Amino acid sequence: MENKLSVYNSLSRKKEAFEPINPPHVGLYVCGPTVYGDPHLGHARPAITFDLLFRYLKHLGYKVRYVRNITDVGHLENDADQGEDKIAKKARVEQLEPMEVAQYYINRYHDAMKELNVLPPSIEPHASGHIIEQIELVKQILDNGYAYESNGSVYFDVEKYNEKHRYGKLSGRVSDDLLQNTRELDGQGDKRGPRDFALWKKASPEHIMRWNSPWSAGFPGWHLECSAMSAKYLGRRFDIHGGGMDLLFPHHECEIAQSTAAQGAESVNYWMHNNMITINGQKMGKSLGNFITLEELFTGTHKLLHQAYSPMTIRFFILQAHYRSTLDFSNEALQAAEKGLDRLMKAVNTLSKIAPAETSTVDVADLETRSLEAMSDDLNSPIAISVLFDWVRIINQLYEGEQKISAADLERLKTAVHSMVFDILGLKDGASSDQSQMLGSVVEMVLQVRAEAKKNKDWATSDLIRDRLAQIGITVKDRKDGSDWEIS
RNA sequence: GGUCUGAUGGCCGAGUGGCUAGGCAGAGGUCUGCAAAACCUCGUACAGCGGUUCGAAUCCGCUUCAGACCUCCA
Repeated sequence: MENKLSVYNSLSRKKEAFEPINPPHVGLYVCGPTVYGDPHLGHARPAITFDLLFRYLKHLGYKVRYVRNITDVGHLENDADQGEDKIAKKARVEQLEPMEVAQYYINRYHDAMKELNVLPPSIEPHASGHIIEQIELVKQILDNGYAYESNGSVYFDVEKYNEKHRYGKLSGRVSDDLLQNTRELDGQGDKRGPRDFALWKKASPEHIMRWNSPWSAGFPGWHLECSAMSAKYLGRRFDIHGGGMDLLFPHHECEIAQSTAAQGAESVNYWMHNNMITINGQKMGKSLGNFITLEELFTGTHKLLHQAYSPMTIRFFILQAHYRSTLDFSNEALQAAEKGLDRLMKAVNTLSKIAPAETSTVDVADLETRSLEAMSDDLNSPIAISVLFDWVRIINQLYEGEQKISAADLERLKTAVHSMVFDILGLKDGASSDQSQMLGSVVEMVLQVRAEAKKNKDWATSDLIRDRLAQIGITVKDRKDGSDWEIS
């Protein structure tokens, strides 16, 4: 079965058939977090989106090298010369070593990603560990005449670049417009053109994160790290570059310019961008102060939250919307996601209780075909999930005996469901430990006693057992023969 | 101001020239000692106004509204 993946390429603004440069290998680079604050709901979106892509590419049989960087240096507060590195600023405020701050938030980020069942990337390079590569890249750009040194800093020469190339091709911006609309910022005196951006910045005396370079003791510009590290680990040309839509301009635009200036050709075949999560219709972001950290979501400790939401609820909530649409946060929407996920997971568990029949009245191929087609259509996880819900109904019908399935088809169904739910969508079930298995045995035993009572029409005992189990959080559901139970 | 998106039933959210998206909530029913769950049935939505078309929520134009980017942001 040929199931060709197509992806929306931000560069061409349309869906394109995905053709890797060197199959079966795929190089994937995604802009990771700047580690100066707790990870919030906004960070979850690209992490989960590109985790989905990573998982699906692997499902299709590709060997993926997934590189997601950590920005622990070089990210300026603003583009003016006075800009102070975000990590350094936080470090001064908290009286810590910059690397101590970075490490703390890296750990926090990793913890949250693990909760969300986001697979670790193949390589997670730190900007601070690739200063040499970044200096080399600046040298190349200088050698090629697309940058100039000015008072210890090095700037990219956009005007020069535009003679042969087009700065703005990704974001669709016309250079003249940019020029007219660039605000007059203080301290731009070192730059020749207002659109020029920093490749290397000379450190001011109080700037504590600094490295020696041919030009000054300083630090690399923000856009440089991704160009340098993607080239190092994925080569001069690679398949997919991802990130949030807000990075499209200027960050990714500058990346294209840098790579093109350094090597004569751009480096990325497919640019993919996830949309934003909004809150009351507005982007959730650090600068707006309306963000909710992942820890607050998991624990319910934020004034906007009516309750705690599990990491899997968050993941499912995000997967229920297409990655290129904005997704609006609300308690109602998250509660709906929580209940929907619960229903899906119950059906997955029900799968193991279905007794096979001689023949099938259901067609498992429908699930396989439709869900995979949806995923191949630019990662349409909402459609894939809607197909799963069609099958939730069928699974329940099978369990109720209203439909029949052969042993072979049942195995195939289990494989298909597990593959989609666990491997591709990356959802996971809460309980599978030894302890929970032991609990299961105990509950089964108690329910046997209750079954005896029911047989004797001893409703008092029967209901007592059910009520007491309910008190400790176990719901009993009677069936024609026997009972089911679940932890509520 | 420039560039670009979007406006879908009570809520979230897919789709896209003619064929049920799905989830949550709601109503009725089946099953059951009762309950819960499950299953079945039900709402006939696509901002407004024009146009193209045999036919438009889907294409085109205009209007209104919202959002993103243009400054750090996922």
